Amino acid sequence: MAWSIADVARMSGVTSRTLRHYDEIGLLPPAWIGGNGHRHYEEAELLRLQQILLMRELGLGLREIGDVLDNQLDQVEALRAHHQRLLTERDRLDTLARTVSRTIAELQKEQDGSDMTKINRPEKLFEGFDASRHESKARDKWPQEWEQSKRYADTLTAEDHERMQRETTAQMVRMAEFMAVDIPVTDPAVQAEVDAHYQGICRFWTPNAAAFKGLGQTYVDDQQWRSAYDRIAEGLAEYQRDAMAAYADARLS
Amino acid sequence: MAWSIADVARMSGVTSRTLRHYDEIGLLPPAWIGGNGHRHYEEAELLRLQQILLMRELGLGLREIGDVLDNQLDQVEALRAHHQRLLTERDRLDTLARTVSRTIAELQKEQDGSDMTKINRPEKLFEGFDASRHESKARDKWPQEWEQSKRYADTLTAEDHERMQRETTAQMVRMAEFMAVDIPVTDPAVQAEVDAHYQGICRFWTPNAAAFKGLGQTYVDDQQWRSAYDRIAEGLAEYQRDAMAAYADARLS
DNA sequence: TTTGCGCTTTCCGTTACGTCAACTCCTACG
DNA sequence: CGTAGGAGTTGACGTAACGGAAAGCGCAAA
Repeated sequence: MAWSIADVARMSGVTSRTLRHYDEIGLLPPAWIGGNGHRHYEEAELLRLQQILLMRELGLGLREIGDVLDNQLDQVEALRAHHQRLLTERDRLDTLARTVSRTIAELQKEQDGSDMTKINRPEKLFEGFDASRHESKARDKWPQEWEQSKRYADTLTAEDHERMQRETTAQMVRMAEFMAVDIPVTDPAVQAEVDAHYQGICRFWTPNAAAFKGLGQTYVDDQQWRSAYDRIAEGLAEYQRDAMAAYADARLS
Repeated sequence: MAWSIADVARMSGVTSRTLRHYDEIGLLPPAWIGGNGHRHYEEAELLRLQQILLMRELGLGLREIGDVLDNQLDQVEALRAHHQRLLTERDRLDTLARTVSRTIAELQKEQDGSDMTKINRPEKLFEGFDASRHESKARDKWPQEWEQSKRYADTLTAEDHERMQRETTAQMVRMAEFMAVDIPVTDPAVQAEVDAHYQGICRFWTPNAAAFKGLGQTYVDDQQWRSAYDRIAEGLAEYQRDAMAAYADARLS
């Protein structure tokens, strides 16, 4: 029982060109070649092709697949190494995406060349931003908590999500308005905003004074948060942090 | 003031070969070419090169960079589109890494061909696995909570992290031992294990009965958790879920 | 004069094939 | 028996962004 190259192509889903390529690089030579030069494959070749396609789908290079198949290298070892490469590359793209995101924000800041404190309206502010917020190293450390947030988030609709994002943005804009007219962070109106913020956080976590201050500092230190605040208005992250610290001192300790 | 190709290479950090390439594809022609064929660059070219390198670092293709620079296309628009591509590719790699991870687990299950319930010892069980636990879509939804876990995680050393992973694994192995000898999930010894698990979770979150059951179900439904449990012993995820449900009924409601 | 540096052009190699182009072989049809 | 068509073949070029090697030219010091 032998099959032609077109048969194999149909059965496996790859093109005949690909099979010829695999022959050319020595990855999958046909069982035998007819007098007219036609390639013929048998079951052994089909099995080998199956292995090849499996590893190919996992993203391994053809060279590496050949090594594993021919030199009897440990497949698990190869996959593990490959897995590591995938993670590295994923993290690289993750970082890159955040850098791009930040660059976009900076370009937009440049564009409107006013030197007074400027408050950006939230129309398109979070487009292409929401998915780039997190770092991959830390997100692997607390699966349980992450699971919980995932489970909670899964109960939300897209509209819910969008609405909450708008709420957050609106809160940031109100703070920016206070800051623009130099209202001190201890002003009751500002503290009322912080209180709303605190209540929002309490939906899934109740920080004490130190923790709440730490969270405020995060808004300044963390590139992603800072970028979000800076897009609303320059210096807003620090203003928010100071307001939160004042709140923590007055109401949480 | 003009500079030779080597001057520009030194100043910019790229190779002269690269500059020649950029000339060849029309991305950065030199200001003028001397009688001996030598390329000479002036300040305008340096500025253009600066732009090119900026966008190149962000991962844009040379073609696209040329389009932006020559046709005055909107840089922000180009970056936004690029950003989207980056996220898509990142997610693809993320998914791929998880698939590879699962495949490794399955290959290892195949390798030891015993048909009785087998408990895998945790020596190398989590190598190359810990960074592939999470899905990117959901992780973008709850920045605050994620921030908190990040802040907590950042206070941990690598040893802390490893120790906690070992603890988790040890807990899973103990559950597997109960399961292997068919101890019912309502057995006090099993429930004691679940209680330890519950206490661990309470370090950052206090689930009620329904939430705790839901978490148990997650261990079964979620590919990543399930894979981790299945690597210890087949069916362990379900056993754990049932034990948690029993615990929730008995102690949390 | 020779050596050597700096520069040039040209070409091959990298991945995993897609896409022609030109050619051969075999079968069916008129 | 000629020919159209289908299935197969090899060969070559293209992809992105250069790296590296080979071979040659102009100029200056030793």
